[in-house]
Amino acid sequence: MEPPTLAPKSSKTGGGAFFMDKQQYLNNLRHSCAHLLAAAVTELWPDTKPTIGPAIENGFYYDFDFSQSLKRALSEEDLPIIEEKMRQLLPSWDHFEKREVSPEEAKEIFKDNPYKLELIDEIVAKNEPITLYKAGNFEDLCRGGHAESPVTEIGALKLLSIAGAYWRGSEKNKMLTRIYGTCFPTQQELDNYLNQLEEAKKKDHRKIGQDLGLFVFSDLVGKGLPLFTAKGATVRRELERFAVDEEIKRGYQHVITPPLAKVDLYKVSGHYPYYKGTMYPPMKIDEEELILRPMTCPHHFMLYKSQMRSYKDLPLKIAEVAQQFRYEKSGELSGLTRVRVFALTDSHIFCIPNQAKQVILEVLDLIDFANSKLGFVKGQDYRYRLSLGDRKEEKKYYKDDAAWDKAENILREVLTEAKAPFYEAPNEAAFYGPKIDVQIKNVSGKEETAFTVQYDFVLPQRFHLKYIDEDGKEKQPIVIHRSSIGAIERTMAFLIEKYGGAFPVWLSPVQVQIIPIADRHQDYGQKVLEQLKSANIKAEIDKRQESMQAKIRDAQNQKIPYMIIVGDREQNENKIAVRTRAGQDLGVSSIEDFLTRINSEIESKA
RNA sequence: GCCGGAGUGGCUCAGUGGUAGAGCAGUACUUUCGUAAAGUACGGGUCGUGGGUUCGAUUCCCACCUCCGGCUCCA
Repeated sequence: MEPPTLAPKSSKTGGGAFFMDKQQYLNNLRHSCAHLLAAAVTELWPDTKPTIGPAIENGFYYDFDFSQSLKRALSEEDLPIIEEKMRQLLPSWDHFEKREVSPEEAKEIFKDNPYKLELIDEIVAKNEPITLYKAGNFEDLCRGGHAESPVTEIGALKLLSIAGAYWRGSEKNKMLTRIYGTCFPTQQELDNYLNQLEEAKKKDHRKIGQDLGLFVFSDLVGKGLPLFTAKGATVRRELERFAVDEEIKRGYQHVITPPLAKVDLYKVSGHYPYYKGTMYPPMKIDEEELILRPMTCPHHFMLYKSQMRSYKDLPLKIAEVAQQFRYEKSGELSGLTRVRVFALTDSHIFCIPNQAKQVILEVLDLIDFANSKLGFVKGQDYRYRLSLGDRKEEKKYYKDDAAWDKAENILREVLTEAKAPFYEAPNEAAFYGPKIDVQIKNVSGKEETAFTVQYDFVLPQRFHLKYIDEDGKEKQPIVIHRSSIGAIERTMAFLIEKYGGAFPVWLSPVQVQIIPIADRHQDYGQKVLEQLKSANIKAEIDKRQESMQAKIRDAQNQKIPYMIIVGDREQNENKIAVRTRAGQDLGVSSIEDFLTRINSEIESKA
């Protein structure tokens, strides 16, 4: 897909020719299209209240209140009708006309639209001018940013879907009807984009997970609770082994703590009030109240406290592949990306405050190393987000402005020093401190937090964590919460989509499929199988009464990296014929040579 | 949780107010094959669950469950 290399020159600004960047050009085009959508909708159903309609990454949306105009819900079947209306109106949209009005005029114009009135009040409060833009017969409250000439520039448009969305994004507000759409300068570009969406669907981890038999869900077990098959569990186990082995190499102490605990533990930690909504309710047993743990921090703190710690012991890195339980709202669940039980490669690093920077640098190095082994490319597949607190949100964040400033600066410095590309996100921190999030893009370009590094100056206080310093006095450590490869389930989802199910050999649940050509080759195939298995290769043999071609096809569809074909020739020479899932015929070799090849591939995690 | 859409054999899907069909997969037999689908036959579904309307419901109505697209939230 090739967007226009240069945006058209402005001909009406009078300021001479200027060039916009491509994205800005598309944004203007799409924002214009959002106006067009609102025009079409209000023409079809006059009492509809338009609210806001911005351009977004790959298109635009507009939120409407249909409660006064449509006596039914808007449905997908209405989209072609609206689209048709948009196309009818477009020819009369040769330019946008801007005018500035007084608050009184604006309120008069939009007197029937409470949403616009609310926006007007906000603009007035900010002391900004109130501008209206008109194209065709439709005038809307808008701060600008349109195509010069919609009719000549919008070459192709499409409405994509309908969704609910809360007014101003707050679930306390009324739910509006959102219509998503996109537009491009040419039909070709629109078609390419739609194709891209189709391709992304094929790589969806939920589809591939089913096709390759990696995991399933069961209504009876419950939603958000994936069941991993032997194959899926194999992928998972390899990921866990990788994380644990690497962490142990880097000086982490791997521990095991129970997945449930007394509610009191979370009351002491202070998690309870913040996370109550996402915790499973307490189980009463005898005189105790237990909950399934939504996080591991306090368990690790108890291990820390189980003995006296010296400054010489710090930094102390306690790690665990820890199963955690969170009662996510049902509508938020999605495949392996959002589940209700997950295993986090979790760790808590107890350190002296002045060690924090070094500790975090080392954590970032671990994350970069792990990502490179998993195949995630920095800047392409993932980027860093510095998630900050908001001093004004006193309910959301622990109150200690000076500590927040200090912590945020440390994280910012570390990211700068590590030359890690990052952006800052206000109001995304944990309640106990700011954090660095590793944001990974999934196959449809949607970003999710994959791993995090959090700076915590609150919980050590709550738990009275101590160490004995050089001077013999008790002091308080700080804690760095971090995850190396995140929640195994979510990371698996990213990997499935990244590789489209064709995992690198080390992660493949079946690395080699042995294909005997005829029944008489099965014994020899079995011998080869046993040899591979005893060398720890994950191999299977296809003994079905199918043609070799059919077996190859099935192995190929299962994305098995290597197929070993054995027939008369191989049997007589005690060799194997190797084929890759890329369709490459590697010819005949000895089993030993093949083992050397595959083992080095597994070893290097290539 | 909220708004909208959907749920038919293991999978992909067709279909109807008169108790269901195809392809793939499975099983059996025939075939024994040289790098992406051999042939024949057979078995398999209380049409998501529970109510209701009806002489009769998979089909119409209601509730619930699950999934999908969003919103909110998040590892």
